[in-house]
Amino acid sequence: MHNDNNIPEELLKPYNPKETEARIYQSWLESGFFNPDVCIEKGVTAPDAEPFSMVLPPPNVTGTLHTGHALMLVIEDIMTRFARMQGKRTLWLPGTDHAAIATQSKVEKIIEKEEGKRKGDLGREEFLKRVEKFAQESHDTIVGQAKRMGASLDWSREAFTLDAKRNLAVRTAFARMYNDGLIYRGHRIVNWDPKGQTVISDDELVYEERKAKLYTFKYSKDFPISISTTRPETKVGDTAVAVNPSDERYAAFVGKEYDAVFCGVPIHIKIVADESVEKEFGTGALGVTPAHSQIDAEIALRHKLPTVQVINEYAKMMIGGENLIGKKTTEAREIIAEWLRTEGLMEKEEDVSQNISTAERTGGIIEPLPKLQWFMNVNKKFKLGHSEMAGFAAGDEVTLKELMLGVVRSGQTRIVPENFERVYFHWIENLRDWCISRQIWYGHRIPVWYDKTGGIHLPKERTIIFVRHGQSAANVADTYAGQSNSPLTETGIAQAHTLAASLKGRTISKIFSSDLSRAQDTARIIRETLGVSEYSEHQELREISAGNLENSPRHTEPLLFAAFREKTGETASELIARAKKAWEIITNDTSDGDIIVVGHQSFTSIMHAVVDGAETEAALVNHRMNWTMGNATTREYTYCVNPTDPDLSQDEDTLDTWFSSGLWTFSTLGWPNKTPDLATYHPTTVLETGYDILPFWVARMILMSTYLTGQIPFKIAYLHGLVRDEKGRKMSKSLGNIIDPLTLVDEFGTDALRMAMIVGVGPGSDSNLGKDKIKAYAKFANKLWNIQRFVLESTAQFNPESNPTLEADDQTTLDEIDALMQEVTKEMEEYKFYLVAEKLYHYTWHTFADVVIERSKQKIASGAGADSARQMLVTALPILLRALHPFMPYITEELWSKLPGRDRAMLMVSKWPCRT
RNA sequence: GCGCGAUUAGCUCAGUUGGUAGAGCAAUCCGUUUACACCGGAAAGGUCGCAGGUUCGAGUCCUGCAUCGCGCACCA
Repeated sequence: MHNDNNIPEELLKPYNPKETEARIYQSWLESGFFNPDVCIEKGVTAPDAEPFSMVLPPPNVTGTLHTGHALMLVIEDIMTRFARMQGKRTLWLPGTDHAAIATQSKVEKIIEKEEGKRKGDLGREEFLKRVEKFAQESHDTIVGQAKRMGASLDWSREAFTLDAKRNLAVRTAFARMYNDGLIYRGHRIVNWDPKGQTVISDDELVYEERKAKLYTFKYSKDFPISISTTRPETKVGDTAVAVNPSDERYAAFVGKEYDAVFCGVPIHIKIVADESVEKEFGTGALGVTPAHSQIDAEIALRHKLPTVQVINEYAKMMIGGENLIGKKTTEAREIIAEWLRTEGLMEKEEDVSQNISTAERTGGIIEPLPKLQWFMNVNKKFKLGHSEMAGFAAGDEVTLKELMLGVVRSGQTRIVPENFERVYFHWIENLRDWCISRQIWYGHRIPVWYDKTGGIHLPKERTIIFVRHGQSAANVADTYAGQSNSPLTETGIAQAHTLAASLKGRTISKIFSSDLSRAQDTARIIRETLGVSEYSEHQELREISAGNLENSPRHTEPLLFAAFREKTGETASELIARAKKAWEIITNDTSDGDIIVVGHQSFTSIMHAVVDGAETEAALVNHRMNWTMGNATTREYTYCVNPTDPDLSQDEDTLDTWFSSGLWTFSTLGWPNKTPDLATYHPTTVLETGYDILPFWVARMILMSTYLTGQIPFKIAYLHGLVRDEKGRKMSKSLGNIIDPLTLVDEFGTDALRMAMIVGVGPGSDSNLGKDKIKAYAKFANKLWNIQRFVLESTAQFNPESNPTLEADDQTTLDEIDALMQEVTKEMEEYKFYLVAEKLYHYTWHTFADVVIERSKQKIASGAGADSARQMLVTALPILLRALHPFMPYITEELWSKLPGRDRAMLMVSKWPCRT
């Protein structure tokens, strides 16, 4: 085979990333190879290949991507492309996060700025419309940016933490946890943000150091003990004074009770002894305010003290005479201090600095308040329902905390770098019950309904079992013969019986059937075996199956849908619309228990596709393939029926955003339904995210997954660090040093940015991003470009199949590359991408280009050993392109497409090089 | 208070299980204009924070200290 004499014209110019990148990404999209199903269909991945799966940490829909996101996309794309090239069944699943409070407050600010309106002026419905519009726009921006980074995400599976399917997952999770007693409603001291008018979690607090006055005083003249506080206004709510049990100064008073009138408010104070009080602090005595301090509330609980709330949701006094009531806390503080002075009760006033809690999003000063909220109990024992985790068996009595600790301690989930495991343990061990309710509008509404007596109603979880009726070789033969209405063969009957037996023990309320006689036969057998009385056939269900009754080659895949549509003349969307109607009929059944639907293959798979939200023909075919490949005869669907009684009212609050993101590894794969994706890809292989959200997100995913699925969510949690500016400073608005990754892409190309972000940046460590570094790798891209140009020019007349004997030095080069590939493969598998990128860069430039190519120039010029050199060059170059592809996908794909004389399969699905 | 990390060339950082100290950028000198000036070659530059210890041998392991950064908790 002779190569073309002409070097592609574009190669004669310097590498132009701008022109190349959009075109290459489009060709990747068109290939469909981001979708593992397509890879299997097109034969680039074996159907039984080892899966590699990873979810994208969903970016918040609050705006645009920053450099941290860019780093995340780079690392994850490297992992994904490497796995795909290794032939694994590779899924990298994209999505975005609704980010409840962050998004809501952002939109509130915009509306206030542009229209001068508050969210209350618009009303819940209108306001949510605005937030959704904003979220949609942010989403589109984010997706566009991710694509420019070269991310090989499977867009066909994209998810959103607030879409309908994730809402099903949230409702199901909530209901299960409630039924296990892990979610409860109770009065607790919470972090109340008076500015945002919502509860926030400990993680959303920001501490600010401020100056404050520490007042030391007595409640009244005849009160025996002095106390200190920075917040005298709360003291009208005191119900006790606590001292350390070993404190001899106060031992005589413990147990005594006193009445006093404090700034006009009658108070009743009991002296109690509690270990938590430090003798050395202040006077060694603590005024206990159970309603407005976490610690005091705990003391009050231990000593059964009453709780008196004195401050309301607007941070104003709600108790006292006219001098106090309705006053802001800061005003009340001064009034009471003044009262103490005039009464001669004040003993000391000193300046101290103290950390006060403020709300991360609104900046409001947090007021600890007792509120009726929803909580998740992390310390309560429950019976584990299902477990595929080592060290935990179904039926074990465990707590959520034990699950979270256990799977990491045992190494089933590993954290990389390892030292972060200690941070993780530290956080879990100190974890308190998690307040999951928020008084904001944007988010998953708490799936709880109240009746007039205050009774609580939750969604009911139901299962629909789709049964593909008894299929056998004989049935297929019948179909061929055009006798699809023939009754069940003996094999089919036997299968129906087996199926029915496997369903025994479940509560089945009703069986639906499409009207194929065989389906009816199967339904009848199941009904008789299970003793279910109800059996329905609906017109709509029959219509769905009608088009496929006769003579269609329905056993041949994936032609089925084409055949179906020829028959009925329907578009995919019409088909889907009818299927949706059928689904509605099935799910509107309100009787208790699960439901069985029996149908032939087409019917069940169309229903399957509809339930999974397929909206296009491509998606239908995709589902069809899943169904076939999974070779399932039954498929279970879970859904939740919300209470429909009009007298019930739903809880006004929404869930903490981490509740839905905790479900992310499996809600994206179809949970609570038993989908093929869930079976194939969960637990996911790796979770890659920033170390800053290790406790909030990583820990909660482990909690949710171990409890709800009985599986770990991921085998490896790979943590990356912060991206700082070139001087090592944190990027921030106030410093004005925020770099938009896309301007860097415009200037230097995506590949250069990717290399700059990855080289030398190990897990868990922060990195500095400067233009010099990116520039260096832009040069490298050009170098690579010219290497190929040289190789093509000097081998234009060369026939590699002449297979010349290699001279010793050329053979050595190939051996070196071989050794390098083995080395980097091992390092890739150990997640040491930062080393691999550097090694490949260094070898390509400073050995291959500077030494090997220079040497081959002489050989080719002199003619002695020229063919040996050419043979070496045409062998070595494709290997380097493949090895560099995960790091620099665009330029390598482009160069690959210009290599002559090889099959034109895309580089992104070529095999990772191990040997020359 | 508890915990984590860092300290290596002028700057930014690598350095796998201990075996003669590495890269990029910057700075110096020389070369090259048909693969590439987004180039090549050469040389220069380090008591690896400090003090001990283990070892035949320590940037690497152990102990202590110092400085810087970060996280968590407390803050009556």
